[in-house]
Amino acid sequence: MTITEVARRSGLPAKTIRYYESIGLIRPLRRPNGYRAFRDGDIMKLGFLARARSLGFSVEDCRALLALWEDKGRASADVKALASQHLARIEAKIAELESLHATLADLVSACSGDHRPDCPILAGLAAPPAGR
Amino acid sequence: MTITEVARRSGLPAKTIRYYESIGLIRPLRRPNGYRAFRDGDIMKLGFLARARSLGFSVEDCRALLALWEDKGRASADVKALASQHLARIEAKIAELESLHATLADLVSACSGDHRPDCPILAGLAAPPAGR
DNA sequence: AGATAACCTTCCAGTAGCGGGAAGGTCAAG
DNA sequence: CTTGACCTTCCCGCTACTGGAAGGTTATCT
Repeated sequence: MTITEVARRSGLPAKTIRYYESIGLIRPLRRPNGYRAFRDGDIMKLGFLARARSLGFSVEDCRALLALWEDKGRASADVKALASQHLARIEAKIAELESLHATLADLVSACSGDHRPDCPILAGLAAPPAGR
Repeated sequence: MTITEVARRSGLPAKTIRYYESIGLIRPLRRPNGYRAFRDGDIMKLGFLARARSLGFSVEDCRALLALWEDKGRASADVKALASQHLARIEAKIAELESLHATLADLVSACSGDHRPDCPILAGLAAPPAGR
């Protein structure tokens, strides 16, 4: 199985697959000519990585998740702990973005958006954040 | 005004202030000994930058906003356009994170999180995203 | 005068997670 | 035997800084 074929199947760019090998997430075999030879197990891992990454896990979290996946003696508590921490980070990020959104939406709605220079958005940025 | 003093007033680390100078956002004067000499205008700009960055604007957006702020002949429409685009990016990001959150929360709540190896989280990552 | 500490300077390297592109080897088809 | 489509490694670039090394300047203390 060549890298292009694996890229098509896993949905990951070939560049990303090479990168994952370079940081030790996968270890595909090599053909005599130096080309990578992927086995089914590699493809499963790459699919796992693609899905974990698409859920926003960091590459290091993915490494840990992959190790747990391979470890038949794992405790599901360890997986849940990783996922819960990530969930908490997502919640914090959403809260942060919603706060930005509220402030910015106020400023935008207050701006007439015409040819004149007066602008509440710039005024808001120019002034120290007043109590509200 | 030394950089440490400006850092204290603007809330930005000295490192960041040097970085902003290096990319041309500010141009503080220099004393004969080579030390930066900040004027009130520099401090205002840095405060502006700190607030714009804290609202999540990219540094390049900040450069454009700063230019508009300095341009007394600006059209507020230009400012509003920048801010609206940023608002849209924030909304898209929130939607993306909420989608991740929903999926991940489902998986986490389905996991018993004990000493046993069975884990719906890993199962969800191992399997292709089923239709739902 | 000398020492010490607290400033200041520049420059280099590293972070996350790749993407772009150069330079070069390999292989199947025509 | 050449073309073209693969494959390889390697290095730079991206964002927005942060840390740290190496070294100059200034004020204070003895």
